[in-house]
Amino acid sequence: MKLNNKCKFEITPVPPFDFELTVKKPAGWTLFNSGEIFHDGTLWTASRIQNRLVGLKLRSIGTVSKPRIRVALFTAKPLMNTEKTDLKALLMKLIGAEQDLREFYGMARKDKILKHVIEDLYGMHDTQSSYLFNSVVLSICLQMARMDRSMKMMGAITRSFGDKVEFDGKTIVAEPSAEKIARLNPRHFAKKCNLGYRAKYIVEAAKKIVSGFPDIVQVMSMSPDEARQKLTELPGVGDYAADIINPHGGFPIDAWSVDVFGKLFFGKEPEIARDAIEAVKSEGRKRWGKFAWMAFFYIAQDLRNLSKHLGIELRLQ
DNA sequence: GCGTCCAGGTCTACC
DNA sequence: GGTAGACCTGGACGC
Repeated sequence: MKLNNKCKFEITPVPPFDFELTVKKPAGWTLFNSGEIFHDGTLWTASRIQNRLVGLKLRSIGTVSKPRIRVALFTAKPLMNTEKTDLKALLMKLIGAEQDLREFYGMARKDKILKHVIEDLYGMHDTQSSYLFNSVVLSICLQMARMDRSMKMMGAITRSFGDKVEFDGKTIVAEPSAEKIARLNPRHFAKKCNLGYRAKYIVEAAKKIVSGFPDIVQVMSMSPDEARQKLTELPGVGDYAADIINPHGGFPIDAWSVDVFGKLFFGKEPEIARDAIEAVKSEGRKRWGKFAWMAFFYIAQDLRNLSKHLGIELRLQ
């Protein structure tokens, strides 16, 4: 699909805002799409925003202390002025431009673990997925598989069922729509993308989303607990997956992160990882309260440096 | 090579 | 309500 209609605007995020750290996270987390391109300070990405396929070109024209981002937004059909205004407002939320880090940093400076990560990653904002279904697919693919296999499954789904978009001289494959996946036969889907039992969860979740499940904007407007509760109504989404999808942020402790946080909190990895998950989650919430997600997010992006700062070996993702 | 084990969880049938 | 056991697949490991 060619996205030939272009509109331009600027965003002024709340400082400090490090553009590169925010749109291209050190641990390899992308902004919206696994196929996005980052080159020479510019990001080209594509996604579904408010059920519309859009191409985006984002470029920093400011600094960490005085941030400004120039945005070019590409669509198949011309946008009305109200649509442009709505998309700009939503994009600001999605890239974390309105997020004020001062309170988190104030708490983190007094914490013996977090003081290191906020220094290493000063100005990194938390971003949100633009399309709920994409987060659901990710959270289900992460279950019961090592990271490399999860990435292979995600890649196969996007390659086989994603939508190719062309804009600004770039071609990017956007994640598949829930509508397309809802029509698939789970057995064929599983075989094509090596998904195993996860295929039926993804297809059933897609059906539920298509039939009127709240979209990402509606989930963002809910309270954190309400959002979490709602998300677990999706097939294949339990406590862990809901913590990953929840735009309010959870504390998604799994068989990998329980080792990392077990070592940070108690000085050693738990003997039986799955049995220690609840204890580690509880300790994280007790220490960091409403900032538990931000703490998780910063630590996950800075494991290599944190290992050096603290003189302990932390398992990388 | 071949067999076995188990992993960034969730669901369901039992009790 | 709580708790085993099943669920796909592929890489690591021992032989």
